[in-house]
Amino acid sequence: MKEKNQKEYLDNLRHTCAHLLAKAVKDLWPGTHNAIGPSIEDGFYQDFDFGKVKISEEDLQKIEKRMRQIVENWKQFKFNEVTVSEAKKLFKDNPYKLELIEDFSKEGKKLTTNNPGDFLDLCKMGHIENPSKELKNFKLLKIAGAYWRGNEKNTMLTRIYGTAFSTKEELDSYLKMLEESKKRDHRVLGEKLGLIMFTEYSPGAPMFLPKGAIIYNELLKLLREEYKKRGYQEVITPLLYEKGLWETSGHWEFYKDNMFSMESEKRIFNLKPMNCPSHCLIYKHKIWSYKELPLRIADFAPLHRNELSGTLSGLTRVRKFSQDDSHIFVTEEQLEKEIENVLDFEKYIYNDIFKLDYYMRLGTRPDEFMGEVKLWDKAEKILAKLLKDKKIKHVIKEKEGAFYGPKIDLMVKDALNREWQLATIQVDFQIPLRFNLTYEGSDGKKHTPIIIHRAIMGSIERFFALIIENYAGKFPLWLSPTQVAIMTIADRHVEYAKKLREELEKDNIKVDLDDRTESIAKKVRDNQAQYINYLITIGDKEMESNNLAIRTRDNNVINMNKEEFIKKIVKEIKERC
RNA sequence: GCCUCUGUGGCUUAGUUGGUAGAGCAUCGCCUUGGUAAAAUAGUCUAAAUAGGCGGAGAUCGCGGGUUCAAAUCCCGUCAGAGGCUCCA
Repeated sequence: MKEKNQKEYLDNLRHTCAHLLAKAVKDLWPGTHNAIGPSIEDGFYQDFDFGKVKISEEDLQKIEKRMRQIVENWKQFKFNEVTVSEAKKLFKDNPYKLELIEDFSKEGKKLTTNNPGDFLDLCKMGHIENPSKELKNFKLLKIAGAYWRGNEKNTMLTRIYGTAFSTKEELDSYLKMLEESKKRDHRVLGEKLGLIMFTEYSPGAPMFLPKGAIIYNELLKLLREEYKKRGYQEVITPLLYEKGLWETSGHWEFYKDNMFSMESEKRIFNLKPMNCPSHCLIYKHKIWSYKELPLRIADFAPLHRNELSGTLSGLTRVRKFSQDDSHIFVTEEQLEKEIENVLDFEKYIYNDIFKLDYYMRLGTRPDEFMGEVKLWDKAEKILAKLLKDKKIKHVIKEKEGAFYGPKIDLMVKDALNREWQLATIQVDFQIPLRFNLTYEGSDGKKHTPIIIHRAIMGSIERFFALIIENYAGKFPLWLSPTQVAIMTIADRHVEYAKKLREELEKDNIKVDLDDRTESIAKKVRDNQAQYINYLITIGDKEMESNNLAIRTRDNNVINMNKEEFIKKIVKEIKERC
């Protein structure tokens, strides 16, 4: 309960701060209109229409200074209920407030104003009692554009983000945390560790450098091992398909703008944005009996989606990526068991292997949907029941399912606290009909299978980004692109070091040899900056004995028999710890 | 796509009212070395040095136009990136 009060207080504090921001901006740039200014997780924002004035991040300091002056005289907010015509008169200059007044009155909501002394605003309750005393620890953070009411057809407003805390210590530690998070950003670490790069000639298409490719392939290896255990069959499919396929699948109608397109011999081809049509073609290739289902087809084919340029971001939002995609063809009776299998698979990857924090989102039937309501209800019930039985942290997003069926998405936060969808399970009643897929039941009649679209990591690229950030670049041994670095003390040790490298490589251990003519101190520093798991120093002592001086990532220097060490790390790699 | 901002050797960056683009790291050569990184506070010892010394190479200042005697700097266009919005794995 106390926690809840604390949160409510912070919300009020931040919301009050948004009012303060609005007043300061209107003072500095008269004629500016303020739109809405809510508190959000970790802070608040306030939207403005600056008219022709352009402001930049440099102006934030000026605004902050003004805010500190104003707040000195702010007292408890005076709350007033007003009629529609009174409200319209009060805010006659502000088109955004007028629109809100119009809408609120239509919805039958009461109209209220609030005023801490010198700034009247259309607002309901939710402010702190003594702004001049309590509202001290705030900071403006960034400027962004935002459409009025979130609709891209509306005016683009200027949004100023900020945050506020009840104590200076909390504010400082939050700002420090932001700084630290930036260092964990996969785009920063990806560059520092030599994992990935981008080129302006192919925006949104990451290149995995040798070390990045090692990790990428380890992820695929893990998945393939699991596929074998869990009855998946991998296929390899084309990237380019003629327009006719997209007309059948419905993509031509609904997804055309997102597909890269090209012409050859007067036929139009598109790079596939999804694998489902490919897999439907594979399914249609023969006649199926109910005894052969579920059929689990897996595919790592690269996908291309022509996303809007402004949405691209590192590895988390790209134009070219691969999913650990699978389409599972099931009978209605098999649906529940199969979804349970997929949830268990997700648990294995997210909880047991990678230990990521996540929650799930169940999206239910939207207003515009295809298929029978009865089947929808049944599928939704199954999904909800499984989430509940398995005690999986989840929220229900009403009407946010796909038009072809309900879905469960798995959400993870990145270093900058942004949420990303990784795994997804989507039940599909629609595509099987469009492709006229069937199987023969025990009754000798044709039935339509249900397709489960599912991806465990989601896109490998995005998953990669999130584990870089989650491990802060310090990959566990099995995933590490360099597991051991051998450092020589003097040139006379190089020969021995090379032999040791060969020995380790025989056991598939990933080794770097650092035989530069630099001091050992410098080599330690350089190799540690690459977060290598084990650093081995080779000098006279090692050449004379059969022991190794090993520095671990937590800065312990230990001495160990060579064979013993090899045995130990081979075991660690195999067990993925 | 829209709004705001950014773009200078491989990386991090300095560049004032327009007047010959500087540095650190990395890299290359030579010399000298070598036993466990750095930062912060206090202190001790040692040393050539605790990220050794000297020297070298490396930049069409994102790209294309324009203004000007003269453009990294001003103007226009364009591309890419960042933070958001919309959209989405």
